[in-house]
This record gives sequence, C-alpha cells and structure tokens, in this order.
Amino acid sequence: MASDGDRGELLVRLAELVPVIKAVKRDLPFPGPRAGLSLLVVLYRCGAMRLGELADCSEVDQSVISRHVADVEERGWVERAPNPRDGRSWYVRLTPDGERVVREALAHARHSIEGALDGWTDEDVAELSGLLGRFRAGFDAHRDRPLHRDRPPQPMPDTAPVPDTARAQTVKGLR
Amino acid sequence: MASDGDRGELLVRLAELVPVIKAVKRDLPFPGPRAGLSLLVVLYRCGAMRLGELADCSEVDQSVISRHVADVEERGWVERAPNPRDGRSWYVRLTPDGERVVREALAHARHSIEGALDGWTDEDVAELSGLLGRFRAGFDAHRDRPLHRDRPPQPMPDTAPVPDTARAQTVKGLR
DNA sequence: TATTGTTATACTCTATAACTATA
DNA sequence: TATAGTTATAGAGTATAACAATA
Repeated sequence: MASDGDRGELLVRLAELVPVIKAVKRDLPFPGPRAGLSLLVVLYRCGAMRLGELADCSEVDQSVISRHVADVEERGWVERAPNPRDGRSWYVRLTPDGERVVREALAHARHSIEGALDGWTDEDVAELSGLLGRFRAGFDAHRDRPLHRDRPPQPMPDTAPVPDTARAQTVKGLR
Repeated sequence: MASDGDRGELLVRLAELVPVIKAVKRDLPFPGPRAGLSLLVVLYRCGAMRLGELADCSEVDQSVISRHVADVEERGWVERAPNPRDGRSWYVRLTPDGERVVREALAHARHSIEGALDGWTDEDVAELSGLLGRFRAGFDAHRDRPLHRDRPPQPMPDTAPVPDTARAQTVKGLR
C-alpha cells in the first residue's frame, strides 16, 4: 500500500494539473460555451447515452446537463432519440457535425500539449496514460456513484432522431 | 518523440481526470468558497508572493485573484505585507490559521483518493507523481507566460503584516 | 508611458428546489 | 411512490474594461 507521504505528493501533482487543463481549454478555438465541449467529448468516447448518465459522467447536476444538451442540440452537434423502453428518458448522440467539432477540438488540444512532451518516448507517454487510467478506474471502483467512464456504449434504439420542432411538442407532453 | 496517437490517448486521460478532481474538491469540508482554497494551496507550496504572481500560477485574471485574496484575508487565512521595493504591489502569505486550513483540506483530500490507490505500491505512486511533475514542468517550459509552479519562494520583506484597518486606508491612497 | 492592484459590470457555470410526465 | 428530465432562481467563478496609484 502506498504511504501517506507518497499519496500527498500525488495529490498535489494532480491539483497542479488544474491550471494546465484550464489553459489548454481556454486556448481552444471552440465556438460556443466550453461546458458543452466536455459533454461532446464524453459522447465521443462512450457513445450515446441518457442525460442522467451524462450528468453522472460529468459530475454535474442533471439540471446542468439538461441546459447544456439543449444548447449543443440547438447548435446541431447532438440529437435526441426517445428511449422506447422508458418514455421518460432520451438518448443523446453526436451528429456528424458534432463529431467533427470534437475531433477538431481534440486535435488542437493535442497540439497544445505537444511541447510539454518534448523528449518523451512513446513508452513514457504510454506509461503515464496507463497510470492515469488505472487511477481513474480505481477511483470509480471505490465510489458510491461511480463516474463509470468505462461504461460500454449502450445500444441505441433504432428510431429516427427527433427533429427540433417535433421534440418541442413532446416536451410539452403531446407524445 | 511521442507519436500522435499516444498523445491523443494521454490528452483524453487528462480530460477524464477533471470529474475526479471536481468530486474530490466538492467533498472537502472547506468553510468558504472553494476558489479561495486553490489560492491557499499555491501559497502553501510556493510561499509568499505578489497577487499578480498568484494570478499567473492559478491561470486566472488578476481581478479574480484580487477578490479571492480579499475574501480569504477577511477570513484570516492570509495577510498582506507591502513590498518595500515597489509601492504598487503587495506580498500575500499564509497565516498560521490559513496553514492549518490548508493542511486539513489536503488531509481530507488524501483520504478521498486513498481508495483509488488500493493495490498500488509506493513505486507506482512515485512513478505517477514523477511523470505528472515532468509533464507539468514541460508544459511550463514551452509556455509564453509560464505558470512557474517551481518558482522558489521569494524572500518576504521583513515588515509587519498590515492590519485590515490600516490597509483600508492605504488602499484609498493614504500610504 | 507602463505596471500593480481594485472595482464595476456582465457572462458562464453550477446547484437547489419546484414542476411535469412517465414508470 | 419513485424516477427522468425541465425550468426558475440564486449563487459561485470568471473575464473585460475602466480606474487609481506607483514605477
């Protein structure tokens, strides 16, 4: 088991990562609120999911996700499909345009951290990625409500996406 | 040099750390706004510094730091001392009470990530800490305005801390 | 004229609580 | 009765711009 001092050192290293992530995120040429991007990345990695799952993965309240999804939906980056097995919930998935936006943002961010990896070997980078993944998995495993990043993509219901106008009606209870 | 795919993987691992940090921070029994805590941790690690330096380290605007410092100062966790070599600037340093608050917060956070490190050896943890430190240093080195985490503690001017009432006067220009 | 720090203002992000609809 | 999602509201966090004091 890792000693207390070692854990303390790791904790501070993680804390010191926050300004770095903040800087990388700020420099992104992302059109629209940055919070929407985090949501798109989750969908890009894990596939379509319900809003509540999206909230859990993002560690924010459902009400927050609800607004952000509405925002990126208006921008045409995600679309909804009703859950045929539960009329209360929606599936959210990336549109092709949304996937393009995510790819571009990730490519830019990759460029931002490029300099930080000067002199790193492929093995060094893989080692860090692996340890971070292990840490994240361990954290999820010991959590009441895991962030379940490794949740396998749920099967999408084979229904057509719901156009915005039609959805506005169903939201008002006319479904 | 690390390949593009490896860097992309690392990037996503870093992004996936954000909800973890968010969760740990949320659970802290910290009295007062969480933003103030980040500031205290920087002072705890790097020692006394000016507000502008604090802003750089925290990757936020000076105006933001100005407000947060005023807040934690009111709570008695930091104190200011005038810079004898430059009448425009202040040094900010932790009070004993502020240091206690930081230690308690860090101890609690250490406990929060304990479970995530189940089965880790001291070497594993040290390896991750080391790689993160190296990454951070590399990022700083390639930045226009580095976050200079490793900035050595500046010598504190040997003046007495400025009481709140006295400072209110100097702020109004009566120094 | 440039820089340090403060303040006014507005915008983004977030949580809480009340609500609708469905299970 | 419980759960998924929405909306109203308020609070926290932030950046921009204008400002005062000092270099």
